[in-house]
Amino acid sequence: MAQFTSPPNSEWFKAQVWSMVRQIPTGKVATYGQIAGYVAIPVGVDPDQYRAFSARWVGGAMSSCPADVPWQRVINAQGKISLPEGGGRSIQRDLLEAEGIEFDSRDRINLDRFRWEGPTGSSVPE
DNA sequence: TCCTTGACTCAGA
DNA sequence: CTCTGAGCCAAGG
Repeated sequence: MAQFTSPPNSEWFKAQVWSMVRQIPTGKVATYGQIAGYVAIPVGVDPDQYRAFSARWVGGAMSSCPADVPWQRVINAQGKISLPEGGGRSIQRDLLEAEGIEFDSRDRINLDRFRWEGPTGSSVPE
């Protein structure tokens, strides 16, 4: 498996991610890659490399996010929870369902209905 | 100081 | 739908 990559300035990057995640409204979700696409690319990082690893950087940032960050609203590109069984997977699902988000029979969220469209003033993805 | 360990995504079979 | 490989670095014990 491909190992891992970390942003040059993880502290700053994490701050960007947390700031972005805090803007996700209740009842909406965003994917790691989506969040990564909204935050600024760190200086010195090639766009191609950023595309390949930014999603993991977001994941890494979420692994140690402040209590005021709605981490449960960040899921993977498949519309599913990335956490392992013992890592809070059921907790995340419970929190999301409490916000009105629905899971299908395959534990997947319909991103077509619940995806956050992005920060205020951003163009809507299609 | 060495070694382990990470909330991802996309494309192809 | 499920599974595999590629992408390739830093912090903590």
